[in-house]
Amino acid sequence: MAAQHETQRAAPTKAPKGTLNVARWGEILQAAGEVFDEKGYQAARIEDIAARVGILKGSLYYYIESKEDLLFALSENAHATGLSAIVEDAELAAADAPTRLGEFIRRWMVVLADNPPYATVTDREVGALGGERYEQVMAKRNQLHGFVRGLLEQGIADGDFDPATDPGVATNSVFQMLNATSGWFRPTGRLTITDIGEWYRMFVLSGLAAPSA
Amino acid sequence: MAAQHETQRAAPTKAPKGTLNVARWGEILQAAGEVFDEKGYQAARIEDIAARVGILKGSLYYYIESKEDLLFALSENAHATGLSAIVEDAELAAADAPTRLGEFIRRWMVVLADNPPYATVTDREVGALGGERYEQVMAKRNQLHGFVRGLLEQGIADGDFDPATDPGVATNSVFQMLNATSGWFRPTGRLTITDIGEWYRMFVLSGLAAPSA
Amino acid sequence: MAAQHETQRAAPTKAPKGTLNVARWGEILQAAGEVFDEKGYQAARIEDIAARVGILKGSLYYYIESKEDLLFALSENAHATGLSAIVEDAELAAADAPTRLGEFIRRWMVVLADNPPYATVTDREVGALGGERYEQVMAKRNQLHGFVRGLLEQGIADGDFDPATDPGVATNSVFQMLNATSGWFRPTGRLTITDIGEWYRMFVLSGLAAPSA
Amino acid sequence: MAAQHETQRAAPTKAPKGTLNVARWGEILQAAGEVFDEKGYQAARIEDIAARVGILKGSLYYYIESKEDLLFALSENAHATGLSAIVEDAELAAADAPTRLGEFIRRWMVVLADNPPYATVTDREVGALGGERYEQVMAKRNQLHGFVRGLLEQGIADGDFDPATDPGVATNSVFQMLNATSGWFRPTGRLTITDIGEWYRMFVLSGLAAPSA
DNA sequence: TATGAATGAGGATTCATTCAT
DNA sequence: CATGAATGAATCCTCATTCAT
Repeated sequence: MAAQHETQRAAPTKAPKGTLNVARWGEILQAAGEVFDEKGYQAARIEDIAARVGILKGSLYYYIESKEDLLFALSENAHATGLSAIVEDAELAAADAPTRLGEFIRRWMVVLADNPPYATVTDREVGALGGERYEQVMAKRNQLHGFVRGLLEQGIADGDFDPATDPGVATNSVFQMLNATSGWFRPTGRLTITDIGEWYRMFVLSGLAAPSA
Repeated sequence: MAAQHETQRAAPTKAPKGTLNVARWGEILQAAGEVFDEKGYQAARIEDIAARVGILKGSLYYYIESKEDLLFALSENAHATGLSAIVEDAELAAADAPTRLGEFIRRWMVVLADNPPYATVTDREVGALGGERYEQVMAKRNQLHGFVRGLLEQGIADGDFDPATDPGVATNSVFQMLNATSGWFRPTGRLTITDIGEWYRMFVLSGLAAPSA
Repeated sequence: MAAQHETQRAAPTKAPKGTLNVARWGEILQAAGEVFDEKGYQAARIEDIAARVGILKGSLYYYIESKEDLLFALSENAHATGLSAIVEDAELAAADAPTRLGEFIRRWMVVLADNPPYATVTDREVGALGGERYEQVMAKRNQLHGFVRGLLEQGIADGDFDPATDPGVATNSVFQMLNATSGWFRPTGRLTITDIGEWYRMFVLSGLAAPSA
Repeated sequence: MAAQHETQRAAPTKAPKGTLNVARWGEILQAAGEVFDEKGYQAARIEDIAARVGILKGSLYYYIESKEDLLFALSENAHATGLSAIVEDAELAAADAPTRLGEFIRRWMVVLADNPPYATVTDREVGALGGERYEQVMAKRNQLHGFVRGLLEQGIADGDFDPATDPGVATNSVFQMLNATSGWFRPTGRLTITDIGEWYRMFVLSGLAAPSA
């Protein structure tokens, strides 16, 4: 049960060119995430990102080869972190679907909290990635979705979840709902991300529960 | 009881300039909606939209003053249609919160079905609208959210919904989930929009239901 | 001496196409003159002119073949009127240079008053006319300048004007000063165009006067 | 007495963006001035200006934010230089109006000679500047006009100038006449700018002189 | 005559990207 | 590593002009 919730910040996407100022690379990704989140990928200007880091736009090209690199690196990072949310220890893996789904929701919210620009950016802008990279990112995304979908199917099979549930629809709905949080959440409010996650867990589990006996 | 579900297509945003070819204006909005939906507002090119209508990009400016006009008109239209989903007859208005919310969900899905590019575009790209227009659109959006939030508060007060529910969080979640449908729904699948709407209704109502005795 | 000051509005430039609504053609030139005056030829839009006449821009092309036609017609009209200011009766033609120049200044101011948009537009924007038309307009302009220059040369030869005067420089200066009036004159002020013209006459004649005995 | 006539080229309008190639900025202003002068502000194409500098049109935007910036910078520069013509030493400031006006005319011609595109462009195209900038430039222009107008009023009060003179009209006339010089002056002619300036001085002073005793 | 609608050739502006220093 | 400067392709928007009705 004692799952380790602390999502250790995944190793930053490998440094692009020669000797790399790793810290700088981190700052850049951070900045890119913020700007993409605020303005959307297309509307974000390389210049904005550079400015937020405190360098000139030309200098950014020491670290990247194209704007898309930033989006891709961000996605990779985010998914790497995200996938850590589906790692289960033996005990959890043996539990029933509602328990496992509930636990996943808890962990996912931690991922979101640690990775502010994640969902919004990555999920919304994947389309901007070129062919191969698009596939690569979608593959990871499908791993995540597949995990949840599997839980749903298990739950339905076990009689824990309403058999009227379409696993695909439900998977999409859950991710959409959870990920959208960063779109409106303000840390200054009354509720913490954890509170909200707890509510999501209740809501989803009640919503899916078999109509009862 | 027989609420009229058919969302009558709201009067299209009035043609901007002098005497206008109304039909053409409709085609243009349709095209704009599609292109914005596919590529996102920023990445969409005026030329794409014009081409889809079968005219040249310059000609589009006979109907609009700027690209933003299209996004705005689309939002206005969509919200006009959307607001028709919150009109209730006396009987419905007198019903309990779960009934009213369930009915709203049903109607909202009809709106979504009738208005393909709605949610995605309008909800995702509002930020691209300039000051005043942004406010105008947000005001309508807030009306919608306010309606749902009101239902949630009523339901909580009446003991129909789980008191642990935060109305704001739940409102966002419901809209997010419903609206996201157009992002992944394919009419060729096994389920119809109506089927999905029905499931949403069940899911949301069960999810919100008071823990009960 | 009894020169006829009333500049009869010169016969409007010949009607372009078939049967012509002469009155309309007049309105159009009037409107064009105003708009060109206010915004400059390049910045003036055909649409602005049409709007001022109360028709649509497309309709203007029933009367013209190109925007330049308007500038040209305006110039021709203005110069036709302008040339009437150099017609002298026998008595005046026999007078001395100061008298004749003074009289010209008086008449020119009447031309300006009757022909508001004249000087500014025509003089400032001739360059926008294409080759042949440019020559045509410049020819008329040179007639006018030549007349004044002739007076100056006569005055110098007769010992009435300061021999240090360069006739070319002085001619330019006089026209520039007089024509610029429409750029700042406001009919609501204390002085009338006639008052100003009278001052110009004094100023120019004193300025040119031979250093005296 | 020994007023320094050499108008020291006023510090060029500060380079807009960050660290800039100041020399390049000078070339650009020079080019802009020429092109605006030749074609007029509206008709001038950014491309023309860039080409004259030897760079591509896009590159110009490294130095400016909009075409208007060029007109504005030009106006500011010109007026800064222009205002240097109204600085008087103690001796001059104590002299009578005709002396001071004469001296101003001399200096103004030097300004014109040093600043080819000045009067024409700035004076003719101010209208193209947007609100705030328009005001700013007009304020400087009014300073200049105010200085001359003050001299005229002083001269009239002292009995040096014809009391029939309207200071406003005369101020306009003088500036118009002087500034128009660059419109027709060709350095290849018989007269130098200084010669012409000298004639202007005589002409204006004689023209304004009190009708004598 | 007038109009609504469309055309298409510009022209201004933006911005990712390159590169010599 | 970083910068200043330049590039050039894209894209929005403008507007004189055309033309069928």
